[in-house]
Amino acid sequence: MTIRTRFAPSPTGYLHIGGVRTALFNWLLAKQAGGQFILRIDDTDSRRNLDETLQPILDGFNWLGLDWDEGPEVGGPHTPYFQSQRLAHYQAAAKKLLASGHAYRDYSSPAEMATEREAAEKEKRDFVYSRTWMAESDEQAAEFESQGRSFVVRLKMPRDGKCEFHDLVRGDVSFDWGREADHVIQRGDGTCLYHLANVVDDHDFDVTHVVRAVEHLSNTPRQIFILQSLGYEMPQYAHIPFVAEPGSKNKLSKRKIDQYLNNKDFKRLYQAGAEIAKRIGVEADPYSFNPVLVDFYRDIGFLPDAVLNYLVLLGWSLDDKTEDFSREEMLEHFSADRIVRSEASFDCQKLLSFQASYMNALPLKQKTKMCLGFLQKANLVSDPVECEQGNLISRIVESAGDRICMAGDILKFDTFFIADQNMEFEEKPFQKRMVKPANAGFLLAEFNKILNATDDFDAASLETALHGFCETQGIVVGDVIHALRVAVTGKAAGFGMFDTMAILGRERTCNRIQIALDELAKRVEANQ
RNA sequence: GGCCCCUUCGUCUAGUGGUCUAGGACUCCGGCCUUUCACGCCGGCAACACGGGUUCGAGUCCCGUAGGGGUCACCA
Repeated sequence: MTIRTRFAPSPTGYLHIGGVRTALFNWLLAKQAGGQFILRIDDTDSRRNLDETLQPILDGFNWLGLDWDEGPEVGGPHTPYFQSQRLAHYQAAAKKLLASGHAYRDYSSPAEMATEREAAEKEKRDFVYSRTWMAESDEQAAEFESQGRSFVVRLKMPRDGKCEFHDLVRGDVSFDWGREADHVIQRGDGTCLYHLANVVDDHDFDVTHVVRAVEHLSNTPRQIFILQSLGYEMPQYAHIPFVAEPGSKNKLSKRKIDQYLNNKDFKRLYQAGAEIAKRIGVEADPYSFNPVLVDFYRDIGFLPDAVLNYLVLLGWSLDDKTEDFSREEMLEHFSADRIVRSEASFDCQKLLSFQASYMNALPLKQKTKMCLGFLQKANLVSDPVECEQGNLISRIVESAGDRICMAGDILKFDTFFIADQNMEFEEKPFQKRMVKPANAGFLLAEFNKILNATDDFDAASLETALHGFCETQGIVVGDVIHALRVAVTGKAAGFGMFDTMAILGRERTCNRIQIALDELAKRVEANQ
């Protein structure tokens, strides 16, 4: 039997990181067995524009490389894969359930239901409908209708015995039938509800394994009742724990961003992302752009494999030490029986650390290509890029090394792409390294003369030159190199100073030092 | 509140009665390296929720308590 799994997102406009984890487990389970992973769109309740709300989700899956065998864009033998287009199937199922006596027309009014519900609550017992307005025959129905009532279709749930099933993650599970409410499966207007649609679709699509978050565990009995009443075969269930908030066990929710922003690590990641977003023209509103959403990672230059590697370990492990999983390794080793039962909180730091190590392992050429995209979006480099500038970027990326954790970090090295006269000096380092040391100006001016005259302008020659200079002046490298960095880059931190100067070239390096000296003179004058 | 679920370092986890003075990873804290920043290297802190059993022996089994969570729609 081939394994068929599905992920069924509602088109909400964004792809949630917890959802992706569920999708990943589904994908892994199907793909490792040579089965199919299906994307089904749960849009029965959707009133919004589908293009707008679905596309970001599809984009997210595409970016992550979680390909689906059947669903939107690719079609498949069970098309359509949109619930909004499958109403006829659900209605046929509801009709069948009605005919077999597993469902009934209910003529109660919302107010009457509410009264019963409140009574149950007061007596601290489960709410089970009295079935006072249940119509099982056309005569009864006519009678209720003559009273001006209208009906919905409800499930006629068993009132005794137990619903038992095996769950791949939770083991043997059992619920009392008697506690299950008679849920509505079809509205008065003929439209159908989620549980019915879900069961019918899973059956129609030949889904063999239903892998979903635990919050659906308590919905399972009613779905089993539907499927058994319809004569369907029961799928394998696997209810996986949800992804919890950073630092708590609450379910991760996109609505509580304000609260997460109080979390130190979450905030730091968000701010790093927002910094990049701002420069490439991406809206950084925390409600639509934050570490709970997959877009966030794509937009700031994460590697999909790093995200996936982090997510696969959120609630699953292979053994006591293996942490690095390529896609192939995940496919080889993943198994439902090693899924953890307790919820796992989302940890930005760990995700970041996977990103750092994946980025570090990325070949220079690919890393450069990723970075180039960000430089172009920030309008620092033309698109298409000129060949010479391409080489320059490659050198910068190489020298920056692991200082570029996400591709958007390249923007920290924007100094190379800014015209000398437009360069800005960070205030604090300028004070500390240029203004405060009495001899900084003198040393820089002297060293600038040497830079102007030196034969070669590669990193090694520059290093020799500086060491020679320090010896002549009777100082150590540390006495001048900080001022040099501030003068040449405007910043306190960066990669190797000799690489920096070599990449910039003689003309620009000397020019910048002169600009810094002029600036210094201005300040000194102003202070006197 | 009813029902269901969960509970090992701050976080993700290993652990299926003795090999657990509880292992790994991230974070954190020292130190080394160093022109800054980062990396890297070395070292360190840090956990079996609690109480009863069962057993020669319990993180591991049973019961209870506490805490946390999910769910109770004509949402999905």
